[in-house]
Amino acid sequence: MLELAVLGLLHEQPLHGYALRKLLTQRLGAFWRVSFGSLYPTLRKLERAGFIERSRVEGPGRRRRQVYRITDVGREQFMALLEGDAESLEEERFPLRLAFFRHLRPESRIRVLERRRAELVQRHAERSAELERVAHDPFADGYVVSLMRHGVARIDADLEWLDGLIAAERGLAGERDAEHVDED
Amino acid sequence: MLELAVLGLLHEQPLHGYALRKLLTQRLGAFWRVSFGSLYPTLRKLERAGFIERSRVEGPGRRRRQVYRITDVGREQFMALLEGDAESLEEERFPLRLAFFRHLRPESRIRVLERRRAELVQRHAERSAELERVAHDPFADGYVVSLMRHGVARIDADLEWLDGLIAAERGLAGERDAEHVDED
DNA sequence: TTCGTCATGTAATGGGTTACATGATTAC
DNA sequence: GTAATCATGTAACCCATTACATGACGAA
Repeated sequence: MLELAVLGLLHEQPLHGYALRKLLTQRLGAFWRVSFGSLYPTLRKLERAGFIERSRVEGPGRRRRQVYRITDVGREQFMALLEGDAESLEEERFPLRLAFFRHLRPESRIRVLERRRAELVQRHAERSAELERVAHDPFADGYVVSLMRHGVARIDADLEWLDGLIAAERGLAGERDAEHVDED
Repeated sequence: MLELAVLGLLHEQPLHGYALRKLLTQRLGAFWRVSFGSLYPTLRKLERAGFIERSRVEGPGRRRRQVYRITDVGREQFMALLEGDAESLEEERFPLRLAFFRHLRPESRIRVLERRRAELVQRHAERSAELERVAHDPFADGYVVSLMRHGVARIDADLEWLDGLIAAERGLAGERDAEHVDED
């Protein structure tokens, strides 16, 4: 989780911890927030693992800032995490993946999107079936029904959004194919 | 989290672990799922704390089922957790609260809903400001923008839903007041 | 000079998960 | 008789959080 996020940002530029958290909150704040209590230990861990390097930089004025940059091994690890098949926690990890999607190869992108879509479709079926059952029960609790209905609606919205992403991605793929045809 | 969920279900009827998980998945499956690995230890913990009681029941045919029922102390604890002010993890805890909302006093309900609303409004402001910034940046990553836009849309939908709940709740309160007027 | 933000860190704890083990019961 | 589901449980781990401590810097 944090590992992917940190490697992803450092993949783009060297940063220190505080800035890392700020950027993360900006990009993913609606889905996820990180605390310093987990960020700093994670940076140490990644450094020990050789995925990132530290270089103390005393900026003019500012105090001891620990600036980290990603290593080659780190880049490999990042790509592996980004693609990572059949992972759990997909619910929380998916937005994170998307935030670094541009670093993924186009084929992988579609695969990740389709995998996520299948998950949502399945969950949608389960939840609507359950909702159907409960909604027709005259003794059912109104709050629970409302909660379930909202849950299904959220999955609907997620699916619609996903479909947009997939269509756009296929559009790009189509353009690339067209270019190849031109080259023939 | 789990503690509130378990006490909430046992508040309604005695249950064994396996059934507990099933019910929980039915009601909250779109927002949350529990594993047995956390459920069973939690039951033990609650038993030791005196919030629930175990009564081995060998149903005809079925094997050792550990049926639990809530105690009076447990009911008190449940109400305290359900109301719980200024708590963190509200993001995940809110759907859980709503699932047991009917057990809450009407005044508390409105307070909980309004508290949640204030949170969402604040987050919405933060996220849309950030989106605004990024959306006008020609160098911004399309995936990130899409992600942020979807994040804001989700908060919008949550707010709309919440407002419906609050309106309904005020409607109920209004009816109660009207009744009081009639009684005068 | 005091407040807000920048900046890093640790200790204790929370609240779960996965994987594994075991075994009974039911339906085909 | 065998597969699916019911049913309970443990051990090892994961990934974070909160609370706290420290301290520099810039702006009012």
